[in-house]
Amino acid sequence: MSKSLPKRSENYSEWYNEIVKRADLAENSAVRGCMVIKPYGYAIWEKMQRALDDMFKATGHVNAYFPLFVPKSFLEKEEEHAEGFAKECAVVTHYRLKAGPDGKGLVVDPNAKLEEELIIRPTSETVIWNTYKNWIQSWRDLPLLINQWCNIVRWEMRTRLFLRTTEFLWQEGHTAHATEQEAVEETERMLGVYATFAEEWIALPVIKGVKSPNERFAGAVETYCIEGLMQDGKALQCGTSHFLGQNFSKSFDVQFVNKENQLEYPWATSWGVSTRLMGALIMAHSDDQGLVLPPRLAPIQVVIVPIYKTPEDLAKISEKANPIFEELKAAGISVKYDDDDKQRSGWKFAEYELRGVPIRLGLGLRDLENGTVEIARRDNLTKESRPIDGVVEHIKALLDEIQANIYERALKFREDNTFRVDSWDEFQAQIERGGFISAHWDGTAETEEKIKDATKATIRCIPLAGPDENGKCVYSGAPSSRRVIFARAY
RNA sequence: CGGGACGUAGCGCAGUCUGGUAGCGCGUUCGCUUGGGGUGCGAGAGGUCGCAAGUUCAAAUCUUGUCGUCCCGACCA
Repeated sequence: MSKSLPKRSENYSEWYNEIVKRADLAENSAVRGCMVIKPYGYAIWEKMQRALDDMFKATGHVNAYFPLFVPKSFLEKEEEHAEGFAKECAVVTHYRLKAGPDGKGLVVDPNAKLEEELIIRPTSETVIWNTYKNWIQSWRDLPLLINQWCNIVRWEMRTRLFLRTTEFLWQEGHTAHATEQEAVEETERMLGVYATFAEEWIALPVIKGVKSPNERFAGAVETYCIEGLMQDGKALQCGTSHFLGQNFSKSFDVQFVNKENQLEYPWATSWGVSTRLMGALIMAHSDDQGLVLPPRLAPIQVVIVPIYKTPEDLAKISEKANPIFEELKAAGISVKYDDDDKQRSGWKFAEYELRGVPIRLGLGLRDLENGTVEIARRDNLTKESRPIDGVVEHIKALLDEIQANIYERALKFREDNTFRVDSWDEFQAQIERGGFISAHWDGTAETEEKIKDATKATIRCIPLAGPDENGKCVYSGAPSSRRVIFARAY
């Protein structure tokens, strides 16, 4: 394994893959398109899960779990939904194997064919709404606010660690409401939760918006999304929140009696974020030295590395390091004291940088004499010596500063790479250089399709915040009242 | 399913055109050395060259077949 990473600016894909691999986040498994998330990567995912779960609970949701298998007949019930997912489903057709004809290996037992095929869930609207039929009778049962954490399978042609794998981990919220307005509010509320999570935890600024009809979730009336800009100028959809109208309640014949004693179909939402957020995290902040983690998601926030020659020196350093370690721990900071003798300190410096640890404390004999400690920041790679006294308070503040700093840096990057474009020539030139393009669109699927064919750019979203502004479609010249965000996307 | 590559040590690769002793880097093992940014030196272990058949005195190398993997496109959180 070579010692230096590929340069981010030279080969972004290779750089990304190397970081995933070298920072020990994940690897490809023997199973096609599937990923092994390694302990360090999973620790980050767990932190994301916990933060999100707290936010879901705070907005009144509870967790539950529904089956992995979806009977084919369920999937068929909502027509658009069925059509949208049909092409990427893994299907279970048998329930038994038997010894091969030559006595070796195993073959599928043809006598064990299932009467009805089972689909491995690509998403759970259908199983869940089939269940909700039994749970919803009266207006008193609403709203129903449920989330599940699970794995799902979508048989994609082309996979990429964290960004697109055949099996992935996610959460999916599925809610039912008595009124349309309440459901729309829920859809927007959860989009807001995602945006807050992206910005305050991942330190990634995102644009909130709605999808064009072309990009809408199969079976949704409206799809809201958050879109982030990665360092190579490509967009990444980081989360979606769907207003499902009454499509699923009607398809699954779920009705409730309202306060006026009349039967009504409830209004639905669903929303999800996945391990793709790990990809967003990596691509948003990391550099040629490796991963850069926002402190709030770092499994190790501070690492203490002793610098010494002899075991006696190490003992002396440990005497100073241990109280700092304990004090940091007591302050609720995740800290590691790496006195492992198997690696040299220089090696450790590089290793913890590769793994994105936000703060490194170096402690050597020189520091013991001076009563100081060396503090190295991962976000800007600066180092300074400080007195040991008061270092814990300083680190607490510094963690917040780093969190804020990488957000600001990502925000500046996005602002520097968002372009208002008003002509087709300019559009074609700019798309090659990457970034978000804010341009007028005539609102037709036809134009959207032509732009995609010509430039590979898609409409990432119609920003919620975007002001009304009269203009002409950048492609067709037809009138438009709103700018939308175009980009090439992952 | 269309287009293009590749299967040689744990990992990454050279060698194949022009057949002739199985190589390199990283990792790993041992010893010394070094220690405020991936130390340096030395020694060692590790491969029926994807599989099968053929040509040949001789095949990693040529021929045919076969299996597998990856990349680009369509699909997509």
